[in-house]
Amino acid sequence: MISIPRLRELGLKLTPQRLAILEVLEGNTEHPSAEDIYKQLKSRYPSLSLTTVYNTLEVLAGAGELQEIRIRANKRHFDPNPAPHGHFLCRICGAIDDVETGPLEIQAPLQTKGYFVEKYAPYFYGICPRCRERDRGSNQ
Amino acid sequence: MISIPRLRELGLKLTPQRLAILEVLEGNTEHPSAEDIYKQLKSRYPSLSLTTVYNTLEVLAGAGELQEIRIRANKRHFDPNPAPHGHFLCRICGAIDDVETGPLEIQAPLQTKGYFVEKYAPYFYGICPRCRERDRGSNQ
DNA sequence: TGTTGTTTTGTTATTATTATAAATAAGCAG
DNA sequence: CTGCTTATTTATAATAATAACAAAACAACA
Repeated sequence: MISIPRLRELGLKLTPQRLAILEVLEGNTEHPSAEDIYKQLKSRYPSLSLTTVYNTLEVLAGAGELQEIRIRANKRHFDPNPAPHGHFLCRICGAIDDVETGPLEIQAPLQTKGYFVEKYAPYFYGICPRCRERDRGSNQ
Repeated sequence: MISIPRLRELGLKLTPQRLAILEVLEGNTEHPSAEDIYKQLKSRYPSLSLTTVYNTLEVLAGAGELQEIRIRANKRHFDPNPAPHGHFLCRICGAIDDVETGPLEIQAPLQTKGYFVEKYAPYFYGICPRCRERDRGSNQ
C-alpha cells in the first residue's frame, strides 16, 4: 500500500506515470513483471515508456515499498506487498502465489555466524492447487 | 558428487568437455555462473564453447545432479550440491554462501493448501561475515 | 509564473541465454 | 579394431530482459 503522502516523504514527484503504475500494483497479487505492467497501461497511456516502468519499480524497490521476486530465471517480478513472505512458482501454469511464512527463526544460525541478514526470500517450486485439480479432472 | 557411473546411468556420453566441467564443479562451493566455468576452462581447453557449458549445466540440472541458484537478478549460478539448502548473497562483495537449513516444516502449510512442493529454495540477502569484519577494521 | 532539478521518453547498448545447423566424436555392433 | 549411428560440440546468429544515455517535458516550489 504505497500512499501519495509516502511518495512525498520519499522525495518523489507525483507524475501521472507513477500514479498509473501504482494503481496497477495496488492490491495486485499476480506479481507482474515490468513488461506486464507496461502492457496493461500502454493503451490507456500511449506515451508511457518501458524505461519509466523500470525506473519507477527500481526506485520503489530501493525505498523498500515493494519487493523484487527472483523466483524465475532471467525475469524479475514485483510484489507491492513489502512485508516478508515467500513465493511459490507453479511449473505448469507459471503462476506465482504468495506464501505466508511463520516466524523466521531460521535466520538465527546465520546471525550467530556473523551474517547480517537484511532480507529473507523463501521460494517454493512445484504444482499449484489449480493445476493439480485440473489434472485430476482430466484423468478421470 | 556426480560420478562417472552416474553419468552413464543418465545415458550421457562421457566427453572431455563434460568431465572438465564436472571437475570444476566438484566440491566447488563458490557457486559459479556458466561464464565463470567457461573462463576457468578456456585456457586449458581452448576449443570449449560457452554453449557446451550451458548445455551441460542444463542437462545436469534437469537430472537433479546440481541446482540452479536464482539469488541474483538476471544471472544464474550453479551449485554441485543437490541436497536442499539455502544461499546467502552478500551485497558488498557479491559472494554466495551456502546456508544449512533445518527440517523444512515450513512446507507443511503449503501442502495442506493443495500445493505439491518439489523444491524449496531459501535465499538470504545482507552482508557476509568477511565484509563486516573488514568494515569493522577500517572504522577503527 | 518562472526556475530548477527530477522525470520521462526514444533510442541505443549491454548482458545472459537460447536456437540453429554443420562438423565432430563417443559408444556400440560386428 | 573399424565403421555406423546418434548425441554432442562448435561457431554463429537470434532473442529477451534490462540498463545507459541525452534531450525534451514537466512537477514542485519560490
